[in-house]
Amino acid sequence: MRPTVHDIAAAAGVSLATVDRVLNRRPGVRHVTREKVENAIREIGYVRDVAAANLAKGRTYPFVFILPASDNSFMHGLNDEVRAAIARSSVERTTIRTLEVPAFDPAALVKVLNELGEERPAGIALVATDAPEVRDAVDRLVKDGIPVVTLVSDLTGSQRHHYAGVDNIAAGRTAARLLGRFLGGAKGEIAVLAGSMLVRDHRERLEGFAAVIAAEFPSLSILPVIEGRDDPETAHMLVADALSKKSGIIGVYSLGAGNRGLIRALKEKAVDRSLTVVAHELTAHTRAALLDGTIDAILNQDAGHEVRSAIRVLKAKADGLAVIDAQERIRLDIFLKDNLP
Amino acid sequence: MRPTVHDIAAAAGVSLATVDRVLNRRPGVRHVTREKVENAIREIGYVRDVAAANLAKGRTYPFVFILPASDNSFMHGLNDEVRAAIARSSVERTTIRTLEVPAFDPAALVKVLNELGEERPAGIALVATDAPEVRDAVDRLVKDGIPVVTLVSDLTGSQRHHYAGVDNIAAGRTAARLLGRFLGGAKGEIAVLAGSMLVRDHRERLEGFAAVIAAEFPSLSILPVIEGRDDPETAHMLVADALSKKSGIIGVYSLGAGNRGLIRALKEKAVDRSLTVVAHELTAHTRAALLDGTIDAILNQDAGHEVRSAIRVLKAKADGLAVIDAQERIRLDIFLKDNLP
DNA sequence: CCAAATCTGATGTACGTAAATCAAAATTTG
DNA sequence: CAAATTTTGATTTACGTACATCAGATTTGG
Repeated sequence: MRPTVHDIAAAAGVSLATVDRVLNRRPGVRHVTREKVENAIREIGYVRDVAAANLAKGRTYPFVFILPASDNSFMHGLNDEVRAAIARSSVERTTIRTLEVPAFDPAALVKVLNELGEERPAGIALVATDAPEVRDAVDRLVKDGIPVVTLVSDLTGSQRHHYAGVDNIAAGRTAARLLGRFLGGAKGEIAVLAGSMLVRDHRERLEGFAAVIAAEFPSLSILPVIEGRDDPETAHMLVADALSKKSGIIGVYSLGAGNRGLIRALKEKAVDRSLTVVAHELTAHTRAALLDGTIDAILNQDAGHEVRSAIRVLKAKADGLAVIDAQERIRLDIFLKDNLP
Repeated sequence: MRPTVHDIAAAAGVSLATVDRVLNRRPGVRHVTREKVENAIREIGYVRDVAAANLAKGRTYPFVFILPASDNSFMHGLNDEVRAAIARSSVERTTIRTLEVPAFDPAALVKVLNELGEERPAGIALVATDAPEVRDAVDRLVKDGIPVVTLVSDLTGSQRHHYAGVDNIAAGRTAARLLGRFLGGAKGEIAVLAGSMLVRDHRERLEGFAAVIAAEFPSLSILPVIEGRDDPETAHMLVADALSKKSGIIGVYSLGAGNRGLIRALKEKAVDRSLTVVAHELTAHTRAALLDGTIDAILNQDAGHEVRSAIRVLKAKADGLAVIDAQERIRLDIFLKDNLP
């Protein structure tokens, strides 16, 4: 049987009330007594029964999710997953609120973060725009003792407690190797479609991609990055234009969102050419394109996993508990037409 | 606030004791009264607070994991993960026991399963050997109300509550496409190394693999399957032999365990040849081989996820609760040298 | 219609922890 | 050394559920 507060009291030779004062950092305990209790806790290996504690406290975890107001399938999916988590909130003792902020807008994000500093929720998850002022705002929250996790895109050099997202450098490198191997030594140009170089995940994907292409596939050259702002219309226009002008393109890497536009451009301009295409994010559109052969591979991050992981980590941090690292590592999913879920 | 038993009592116009009798299927409630209570439960959307219930019951979940006594890295890893789960047992209110049975031995498995029928644990997870007598034994347990999940390898046609493992047909298909695309239209033979055609996961992988090769990569032909019994020594001998005799081999698909032997054979016999190799299960050996270029891609199932998922599902089934399906789908991991964890 | 059987209500205890109150003991201060 | 202050102990209630007991009410069978 696992030890209880009573066992601590017996082991330390103090009363239950004192144990409670130590456990819950209440005042009125002499230093020596506190140490006696803490030693006893360590020796008998007491671990607070979180379920019982939450029951007694009537605790709920008020969490806030800050999401960018982007009109693309991936962000819609992320939104859906947060909503699904909200639907489970009574069972999970969470109270989740979502806040929408303009995409790629550090100032707006900072404003929201500062307001949350006053409100003091039990935890904050945010899709970070990678800027120094955002990092500073996050660091202030962390210093104030509010658990913060970044979601999907991380924040350079910040003190955030956790990042619930994939390793984007590895994602870019993987995309490069898939494209390179699928092209099997052919010579030509690769078009790269990104959302914005202002978000860290896109920058990192490009970095990893370029590194592997340069080092291991010298017959391939990367064209200047097309920035589609994760917007299908913009992406369509820019990609269609590139395909018309450059006849040397034999491969495409789409590392952002807004793939609807890309796919349309490919179907219009490249029916005759056999392009090899690797794209990010599994959506209804990319799934269809993978199945019909327009796209050859999709790299994906599971938004549901990311949201659930963020919640688990926020809870653990709020309770000062450890997390199972392997469980919280968000994996890069690689989908070919054969292993679609 | 979520509704409690008191709210049910008030809504149904009965006493707490009666609500309790209905909720816990205790006798002594007239049919009409029971219906009144059940309607109230439905109307106010009551969900039992499992944490409080377990606290009151002092409940722990006695689970049994049945694992094959195989000496390969994958099964060792699976064992480690079960042990890690055992280490968490006090926190998770589980009491997990593992039983080792000889691999590929339906009779031994049936014997153990029948004994467990007497013992009536709160749940059983097993790596199934796919045989009718095993299926019957499992079905008996299920009929007796004991939650059963298959782990890693499924059981054809059985009533098991859940399968915590990957879709092996999809895995085989994916392997075929990777191999086919990486070979880029070259003509030649593919060697296939399996453990045993007696386990369903291996059969299914082969089936998926063969289907895609036949349909989409006609320039490749599959050699008769080599059965290495998931044993490194056997695998080494058989593969080395095949590589010596067949000069037309340009690719290898290793769909079972025992890859240590395969890798050794490749390093001895194929230094001069540029074979394309796809293998299953990420272990220390396959990881090193992927990094040094001996293997081109590894398909993996995360044993930790499988074990944790099995436990979550068993708990849910024991409590008669629903599971989050998306969370319990075990994904096929594809590793290139760039996205290793 | 009455006794027996069945059903229902009222109540209390328990699980492990949180939180509060009040009394008692120990320590510090003047 | 006494008074003031701090520390500690003892006790109670609560969270939501499980489970047991006993009394009272209702239904059923003869």
